[in-house]
Amino acid sequence: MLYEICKYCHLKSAAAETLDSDELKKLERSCFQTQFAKGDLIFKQDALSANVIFIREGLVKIHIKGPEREQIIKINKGPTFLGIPTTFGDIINHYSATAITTVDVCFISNETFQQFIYSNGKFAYEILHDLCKCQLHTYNYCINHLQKQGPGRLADALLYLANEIFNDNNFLLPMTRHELGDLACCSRESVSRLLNEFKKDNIIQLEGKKITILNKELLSQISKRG
Amino acid sequence: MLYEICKYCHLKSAAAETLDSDELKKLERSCFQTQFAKGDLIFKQDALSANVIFIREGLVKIHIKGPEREQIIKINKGPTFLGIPTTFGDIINHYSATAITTVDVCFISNETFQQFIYSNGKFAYEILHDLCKCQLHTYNYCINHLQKQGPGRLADALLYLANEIFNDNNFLLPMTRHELGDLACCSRESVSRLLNEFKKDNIIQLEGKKITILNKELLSQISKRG
DNA sequence: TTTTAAATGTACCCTGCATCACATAATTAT
DNA sequence: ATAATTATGTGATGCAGGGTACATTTAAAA
Repeated sequence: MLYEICKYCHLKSAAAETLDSDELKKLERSCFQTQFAKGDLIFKQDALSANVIFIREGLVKIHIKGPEREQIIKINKGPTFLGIPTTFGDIINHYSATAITTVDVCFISNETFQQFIYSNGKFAYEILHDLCKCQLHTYNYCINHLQKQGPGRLADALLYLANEIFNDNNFLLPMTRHELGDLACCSRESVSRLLNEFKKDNIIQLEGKKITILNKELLSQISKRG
Repeated sequence: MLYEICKYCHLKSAAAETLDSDELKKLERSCFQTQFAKGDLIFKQDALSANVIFIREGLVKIHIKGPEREQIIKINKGPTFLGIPTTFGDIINHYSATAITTVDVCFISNETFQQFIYSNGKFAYEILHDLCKCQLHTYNYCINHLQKQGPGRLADALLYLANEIFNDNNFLLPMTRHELGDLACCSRESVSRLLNEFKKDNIIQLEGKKITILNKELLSQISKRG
């Protein structure tokens, strides 16, 4: 690995920005960069949790196998950490992570990560802050999915993709209708029906996996009303 | 406030156990102990988030007002911290906390808490560990509620109360049927119907708010099957 | 290209459970 | 004690949306 590659990496997390030169050198020595192709499993639910992973670039879905079906809990977009809760919360992974685009990641040894928590308060605070925000996001996801019905949940999912993942009202859906159902918590058939209703009502433009949100105002209303 | 009251407090969190004498003195100076009665609102969703709170003793429900109804996300049982995600994740509270028994708490100033994170790696790690476990618990709650139907969700709620809150198969329900519905995510009427079905099948003994789990095995099966 | 497999769209049926409506019991206030 | 409020039980009704079934399109493999 190249010398001081971490130091000059432009995809550092807010936490890694707090590290000094010595710490960055240490990071380099216990960090391994690699890539995953679309569809590759990054880590698996029920397996022993291993490393902290930093997503440099790409999209990763976090999904859990429930009693009935697969559930997509969130989509992580690089640059961000991946799997901290499952790495430090238990020995066993409580969820899986799968690449939904080509993904560029760094594996970081737990020991090094933990040492930074111990020795660098700013680093710890950044990680803690991320975890808190993630927790709030999960509560929000939870409430939205539990209390809204089909149209509201799908509207949520579309707005989530447009606003937080692609930052564009026009995007190429990086998943199948089935997976969108896993995200919006409804069946593949309902996704089809609802998407076509949204299309008929000129809320979205739909062409296979190409989606354009035409009437965000109305979509937000559908999301709010449930 | 009494001198060195924190130092000799027997209800310290794992995190507070890592504090040295000086830090404990500092904690004392920025810590205020008080009580809440059953039903008292401790902090409110949409209000500015204020302090870190440590529950010394008692039960607190964490609840969110969703688009349709109130949702009880979890029950916090002292000794434990309360509201760290909402205090550090955003300026505004994303959920409310209400005492469901008499509750004895310590308010801790954010600044002091944050200083401990910065200066004491072990403290930071303990908090981080708690947050991770809390996150995993939430994912679990989420999946269970999204994919199971009525009987499974109610079975979950009863097992949760027995195993994690009261550590006893026999307990006095600290809430109304309506609130149990908010926890199990079903209507008041469904809670009534389901509880009485469980009673008829000799899975539980039911007498007003007094509940005894008679057949935990079967209840677990109902929970697993959904 | 041809073959196979996976993804998608639509129609229909069926069921879980929310909601309504009302009776009764238990609390709380006066 | 009496009234008023809130909590609880139970039947009847309606409907959202999951599941099934099948047609069709698209993508992957041979």
